[in-house]
Parts: sequence; C-alpha cells; structure tokens
Amino acid sequence: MSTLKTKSRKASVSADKVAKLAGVSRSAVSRAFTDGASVSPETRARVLAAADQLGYHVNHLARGLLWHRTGIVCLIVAEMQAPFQASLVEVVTRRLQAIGKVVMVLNTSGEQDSVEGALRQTLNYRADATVFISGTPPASLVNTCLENGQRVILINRADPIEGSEFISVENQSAALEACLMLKRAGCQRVAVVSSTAGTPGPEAREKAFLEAAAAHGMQVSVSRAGRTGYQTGVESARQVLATSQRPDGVFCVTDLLALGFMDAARLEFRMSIPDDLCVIGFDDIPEAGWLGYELTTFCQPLREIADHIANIVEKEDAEPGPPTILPTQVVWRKTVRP
Amino acid sequence: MSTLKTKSRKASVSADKVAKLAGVSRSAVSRAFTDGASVSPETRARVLAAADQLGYHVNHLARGLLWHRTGIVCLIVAEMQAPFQASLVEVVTRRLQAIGKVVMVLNTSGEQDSVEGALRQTLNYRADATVFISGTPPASLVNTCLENGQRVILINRADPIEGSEFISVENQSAALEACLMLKRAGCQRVAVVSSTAGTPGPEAREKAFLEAAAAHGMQVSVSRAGRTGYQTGVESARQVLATSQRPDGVFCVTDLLALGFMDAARLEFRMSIPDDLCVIGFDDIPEAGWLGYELTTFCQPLREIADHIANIVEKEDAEPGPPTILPTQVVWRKTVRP
DNA sequence: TTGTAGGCGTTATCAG
DNA sequence: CTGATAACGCCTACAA
Repeated sequence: MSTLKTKSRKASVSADKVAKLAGVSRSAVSRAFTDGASVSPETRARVLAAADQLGYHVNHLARGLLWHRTGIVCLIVAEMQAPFQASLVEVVTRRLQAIGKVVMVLNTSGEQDSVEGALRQTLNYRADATVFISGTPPASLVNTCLENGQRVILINRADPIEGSEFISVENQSAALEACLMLKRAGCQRVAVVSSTAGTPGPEAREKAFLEAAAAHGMQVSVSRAGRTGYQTGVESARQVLATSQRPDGVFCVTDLLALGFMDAARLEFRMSIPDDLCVIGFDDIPEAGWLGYELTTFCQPLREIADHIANIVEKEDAEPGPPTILPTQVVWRKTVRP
Repeated sequence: MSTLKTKSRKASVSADKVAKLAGVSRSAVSRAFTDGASVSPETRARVLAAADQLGYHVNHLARGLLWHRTGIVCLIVAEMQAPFQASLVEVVTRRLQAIGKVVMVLNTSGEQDSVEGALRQTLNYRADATVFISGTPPASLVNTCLENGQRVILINRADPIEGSEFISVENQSAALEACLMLKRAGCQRVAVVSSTAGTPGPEAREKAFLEAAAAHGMQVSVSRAGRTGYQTGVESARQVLATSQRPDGVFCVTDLLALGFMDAARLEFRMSIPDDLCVIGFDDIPEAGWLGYELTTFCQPLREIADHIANIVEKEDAEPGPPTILPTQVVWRKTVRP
C-alpha cells in the first residue's frame, strides 16, 4: 500500500537542539518562530541565531498535526504538459504560493481509479483543499474529502456537487458568440471540431454551438476524431475537408484542435485563412498568438480563476459559495473575417 | 513568516475513532494498514470495514514524523508553463507517483530570493528530496538541504555541488553535431540564436556551437534578443535577417526560439525553409513536430531523466553517484537539407 | 516574559 | 496475535 519504509535517515535538526544551543526552553524556540507570540527581542534574536547556525526550519508537518491545517493544497490534473493545463497550473501555483500555501500536484490519467488514487494522497497528506482541474471525481469521493474537513474546488466540471466549490467559464455564451462571429463573416456551412474525450468544458461548447447554429438556420456538422489535442485537429481537417461540401467556418472547442486544423487546411488542402475558411478556437494558449497562426479565440480568465481559488482557500471555514461562472473574452486576431 | 493560523477546523477521523468503532486498539488499526504486520485476517477485515465507513485515511504527516521520511519530493521549477518544462514536470511527476512518492511543486521566478523561499518550503515540509529543474541555488542553501538529510538533485545545471546528484544532457556534442549538420547542408554563414537568460543548458550549447563553427572555419554570429521564448526567436530573426549578410543556417538553443525564428523568417522575410535557410532547434517539444514547422531538433531524454530521478529517490541512503550526462538524439524532420 | 506539562496522530517496542 | 506505552517535533495552556 505504502512505499514508505521503516528505516530512519539522518536526523534533522529539531527545536530541541536549537533550544539547547541558545540556552532557552523549547517553547521559547517555538515562540520565536510564531508571529505575535510574546517573546523578548533579545531571546528571539538568540534563538534565530542558533537556528540559523544549525540550519533549523520549523517542521510544518508536526505543526499541522496540532493545528489540523497543513498549508498544503492539492491540484489534481491530467495531461499537464498540454499548454492550457500547464498555464493554469503555473498561475494557480504562483497565486497559492503568494498566500503561503504549498501545492502538491497529483497527475492523473483522467481515468477513474487514477483519480481515486490521487484523492487518497490528498487525504493521506491532510491537504487543506483539493482542486480538481481535470477529472470527474465521483461524488462519493468528494464527500470523503469534505468529511475530512477539506475544501473541494471543482474547475470546469459539468455540475456542482453539494458542499464543494465550483468555478467554471461561460461556455454557452462563448459558443453562441462564436456562431455569430462566423455568421457575420458570411460563413454558410459551419462545423464544430471537438473530441471524443467527453471533457465537460469542450462538450458544453460543442453542444451550445450546435444548438446556436441550428437556431440560426446554418448548416452544421460535428467532427470528433480523437482525444483533445493538435493531432486530432489535423485528423478532423482531413475528414471534414475531404468531403465535397467543405465548411467555410469552423469552431474548434480547443485552441490545440484549431491549430491542428489550420495547419492541415493550409498545407494539405491549400486553403487560405480567413479567405476560404474562418477558424475560431478556445482557451487562448500562447501558441494561438504565434505569427504562423494568429488565431481568433476566447481567452480563459486564468488570473481570475486563480484568484478565486486563492480566496476560497484563504477564508477557512466559510460556507461554500454559489457556483462561480466567469466570462471569457474574445481575442480578435486574424482567422475570422471581421 | 507563516500564514498558518491558529484556529482549528473540522476534526478529521483518526485511528482512534476507527479503533473504537471496530472494537480494537489503536495498534490494531495501525497494523491493519501496515504491509506484513502480524494481524489476523479477521481483525484486519473489521478494521478496514470500520475505516471505510468512517472515511479514515492514514495520516502520512504523523507517520513521517516517526519515520523521518515523508514521501514528499519537491520540484523547483521556473516558467513551468513553457512546453519543455511542462513536459518534464509531467513525466517526472508521473514517474515519482508510480513509486509512491508525492510531489510538491515550487514555482520560482528563477530569481535568487524566490529560490530561497522555495528552498525554505522544501525544508519546512521535510521533503525526502529536492529536484532543481530550474534555478541556480547557491551552494550554501543546497548544503542546508543536505544537512537536513535531504537528497538534492540538480537538473541541467552548470556544475555539480559536492554531495548532490547531478543530471544533465550532452550539450556540447549536440551543438557540435548541429554545426556539422549545417555544414553538410552546405551552409556558408551560420548564426546561433540564444537568449539573455544565462540558463546553463542553452548557454553551454551556444558556447559549444560558437567554438565548433569557428573550428570549422565557418562564419558565425550570435544573437541574444531577450529571454528564452518564442518572441525572442522572432526578434532575433528580425535583427539577424535584416542585415545584408543573412545567415543561411541557424542553430537555436531552444525549440521555442527556433519556432519564432522560423515564423518571422517565412512570414516577414519570405524565406523558404530549408531552401534559403536551415534551422535546428533543441528540446523536441511537441510543437516542433507540428505540420507547420517540422523542425529538425535534438530530443531531450525526458524518460531517462525521470527514471534517474526516481532511482535516486528510491535508494534511500546511497552515496551520491557521479554526474550523469545523458545523450540527446537528433530528430530529423524538414528544416535542414539532408 | 519564561519554563513546564500535555497532547496532536502515528508507529515501534515490549509484555501478555 | 493483541494491547499498552513511549516516542516523533511541535504548539498552547498554565503557572511562575
């Protein structure tokens, strides 16, 4: 079950040793490292000097044992090398560090038992909060976290779970907007490029776009050529553009899909963007802004998501707030005719 | 100093409660969760049932207190949203999880005090090992880690520090090979595109390429237009290609630089690659394989780096091994004439 | 302001 | 095989 073994290693310096060296009691050392504790400047200085000499650092684990709070926040994420996830993890990590938290990253394959394993770690290490960036934890497991006094934060999930915090973005209105943008650009036949992954965000966008296009009387098709990623965008283009009835506008539920689609459209079908084909993405990953793409897309509010997470983590025992749905913003670049 | 506050939260379930519910002693609970402990199947079953009902999970923090080992490995990394770092973190995280470790990510800006702060966390949480993926920790801080019984692993750093483990790649031979590839492609005037960041890996490649080119009697220049990244590649191209004496071959010390350089060369200077210009990168990030680039580059052995880290972390108290220098491999694609 | 005692949740040790 | 007991490193009463 666990791989920790019984053998002990080099003893690390403890408050005891510092106390001895400084010629004070253990509690004095403790106080010297506690903000606002009543300790004379003189003793504190002596303690700090001794600590420095010995290389002493407060053991947050032991401290957490007493306080029932560890300062650890777990981030559960799949495919963290993908540009969007990587950016999100980067921002969230930085933000949480700024408020004195430390993050544990649990890399899941997105599959059920993988998520369960991650969840177990979260509990083993008594994290103060768990943030689900990817993966759909069964409600039962989320409840276990909740029961153990953790805060649970769901990002871009399908629906809230009682007792957990919920942060998402306005997928529907973005998809609707995308549809209108293509319509205004004069597109007649549109397609939505999605994936087989069934991730909540992309799925919501796909659905909303389909509905919007139908409502506007546009001819619309959908392509799901594989899991979310560049290569799937390429495959989609090969399938969709090989037909006699090529679309002249596509909404890709993810930038990575859009970039793959664009490359295949231009290089393998000699299409010109945005003249022959308009493309809209979603996420606004760094690559979307590259000279070779200049993709028009929707920007996910990474900063605000991180701020929100930080707020939730910071105010200890507030009741879970209502779901937060953040707006996205169109980033006009060059893949849609204005 | 610390942001942990004194107020306690909901009590999490402890072994005590499980023991009461199961009608056994605390020790029995402990044994039920320890591999190979002598406990009757019957008691174990009763304990496990009670634990499940209560949602009990062993507290690794308390366990770590006793064992002097936490199972935590710290990863110190800067710019983790960049493709190469993101991939490395992903692979390492996955590999460490596979051996039962859990990773704490410390996001530093790469600056001195930022690294120091990260280091403090590493010590506060009594990580078993610290992996420096980015940043150049002063030897004194590394020693503090060492003294506290931690393992220290330096990735792609300039030089080893006594007592720490050292993993790097063959920068020199790759740079030399790149030089030869350009020469064989018939390039007359070459350039090396680097950055002002002063990161050890890129710097080593820049230096080695410069020397190799000179040794081969090639006319060579260097461009450092900013920090390592796509945009700097673009800037470099604008500077380097605007001169009357354009190079016909460039070695970019990083794929991201190469991609930016290529885009600017093609779109702003109407150059054809590899006909007018050969380009070689380094890292083999996913984007390098995209249809629009097909960049010839050198593949960093991510898998082996991760395996190495895992090995070091696993064998507890072995002496630090000799520096490990891993080979890179050329990935021939389409930006260099064969 | 300071030191002493008790306890946080766990496991190793030792008696039974 | 099982239960009591003493650590682990720390913090917070409480008394001095």
